[in-house]
Amino acid sequence: MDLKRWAHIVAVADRRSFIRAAEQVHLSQPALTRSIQAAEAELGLQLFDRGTQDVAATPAGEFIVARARQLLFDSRCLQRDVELYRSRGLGDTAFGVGPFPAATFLSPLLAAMRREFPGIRLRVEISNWQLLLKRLVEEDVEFFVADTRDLPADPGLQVRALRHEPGHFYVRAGHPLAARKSVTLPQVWTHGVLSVRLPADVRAAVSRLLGLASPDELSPALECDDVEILKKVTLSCDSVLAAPHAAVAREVEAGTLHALKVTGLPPLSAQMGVVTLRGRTPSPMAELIMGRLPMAPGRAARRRGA
Amino acid sequence: MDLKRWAHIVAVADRRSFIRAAEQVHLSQPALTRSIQAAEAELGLQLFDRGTQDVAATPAGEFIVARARQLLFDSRCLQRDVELYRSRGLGDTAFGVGPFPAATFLSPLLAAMRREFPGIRLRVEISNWQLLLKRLVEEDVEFFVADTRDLPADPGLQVRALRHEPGHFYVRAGHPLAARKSVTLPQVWTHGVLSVRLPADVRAAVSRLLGLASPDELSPALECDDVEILKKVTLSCDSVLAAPHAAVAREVEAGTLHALKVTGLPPLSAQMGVVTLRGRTPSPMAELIMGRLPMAPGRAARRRGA
DNA sequence: TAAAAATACTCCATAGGTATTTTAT
DNA sequence: ATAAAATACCTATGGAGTATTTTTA
Repeated sequence: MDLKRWAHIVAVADRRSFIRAAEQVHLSQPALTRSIQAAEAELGLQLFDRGTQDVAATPAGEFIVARARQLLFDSRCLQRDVELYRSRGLGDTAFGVGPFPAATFLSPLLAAMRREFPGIRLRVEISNWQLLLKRLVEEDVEFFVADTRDLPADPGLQVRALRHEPGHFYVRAGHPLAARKSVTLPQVWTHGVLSVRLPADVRAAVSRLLGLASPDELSPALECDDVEILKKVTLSCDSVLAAPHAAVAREVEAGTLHALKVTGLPPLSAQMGVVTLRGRTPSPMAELIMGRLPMAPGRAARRRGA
Repeated sequence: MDLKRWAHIVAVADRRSFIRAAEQVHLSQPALTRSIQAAEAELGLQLFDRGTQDVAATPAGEFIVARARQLLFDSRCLQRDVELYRSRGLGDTAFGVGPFPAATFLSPLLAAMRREFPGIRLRVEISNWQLLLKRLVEEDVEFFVADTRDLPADPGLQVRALRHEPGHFYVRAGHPLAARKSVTLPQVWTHGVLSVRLPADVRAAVSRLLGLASPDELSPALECDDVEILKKVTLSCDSVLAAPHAAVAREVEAGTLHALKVTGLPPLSAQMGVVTLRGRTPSPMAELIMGRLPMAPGRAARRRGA
């Protein structure tokens, strides 16, 4: 008994006529008659008593029609849910973001999602890339966005680079270094640097410039995965904040934070990327979110080919 | 999307392999592959990511599999309910009985039903045939059992006669008439007769024997549709109970009621019958119950022919 | 006699099988 | 190189149509 059969039975019960039921289910009367006969044979029960002027369900028919109607309703709900899911009106999507993405594009992105797709449920995990990677391979998140420079080169991972986020050192307004045209890196470092966990190549470059024997000797004064906290600390003491510009754009605009011009330092930048498991098809919602991230120019997502 | 398709999807999700899923659903691997491809095309969603060593559901696949699994479960429940209904393990059945049937075979019948078919629900309406007939044509009961001699000859009704129940007049032990070898009908009548509503032909015969001008002059001292009540009244006063033997067999056996031998009275009997709407197929449970009623010899139910 | 359900027959779309190729590890 | 999924190709069953007959009110 497939769903079509059950629908035929319900139609006959509703219309109390094979001819009218047949047109309801877009069938000829003989085809419907045969379908009902087949159903009765398969179920081993007579479902309808046929009169010339009226077709009435037997008690067995009533019993079955009530339940079949529920099943058909559930089936329509499933079809509808699929349609909603496809058009991003329904479903759960989980992804991860590193501290910098969280501080920059996350809140406007989430606000837009809530506005456009109120039916979907989002779960966002904010953490460092090591933990996010673990969450990804456990398939607890569909993708994550983080600085990808330290990410191990795993063929099971697919990394799509996002736009570079230029970074600088920032101090509060009125800071001793704020008035200087330019400062040196050791000057910066003596005030104590605040940052999220730095990528290895940045640590190497900075430690070389500071004349240190090994990058391990380089320690920020405060490492914290929450950029908002780092900003607040920077605003209320003389520490120096290392951050991508996008994370502090508002404060710089408002004049509460000042970018330092550091002599002899190559341009710093955060290298964000979207990390997914290779070969895994994303949900429509994840696809949409990833498509709204600020992609690096010239890079496009590759899809599974035929 | 029919149920088979959904089952294919769930099988692939469960077995994580087209080959293993194919054998689970009794299909060749290519057939299953095509079925899944058709489903993906119809739904407009990729449901599985195929690797050589593993097949994994996409987020869309997970979303759909969870719901499809529920639908398939509901479908199996429906199939199982039908099977139970057919084997009388499930379902509601309503029927009516008149006062005499209620007083005779009803309680052992119901007890047997409760023992043998604990899953079914029964509704029994005890009333006079006029009300039961109304309930029947309104299809609130599937059939009823009552004295059918006064039933109008309606071609829409089908009446199957049950065994005749011989009737007598009964008095309590120690009643003035109890010791007599035989009594006359007027003697009986002067003590006052208790009965359920009498069939017209019985009323006519008795009134003729009493020498009355019309049957309308014949009034039992007490008409009541509950035989148990009539019995209790008979046991505690000098009234005479008119009843079929089966309704008072226990009291006669115990010696608390005595049958009167009335001279010049032809044998009285209750003519019970099963009444159904002609052409209506009974439920399996109703069929079983009707089959257990004490049928008149040589009478068998006719079924709808081809 | 008329209206509706059942039957007779014909057809074809699709689901399924076997053999083979492609793909990915 | 191997194991699994995809494709190609063929077959047959069952679902659906038209024309007709049977039934019953």
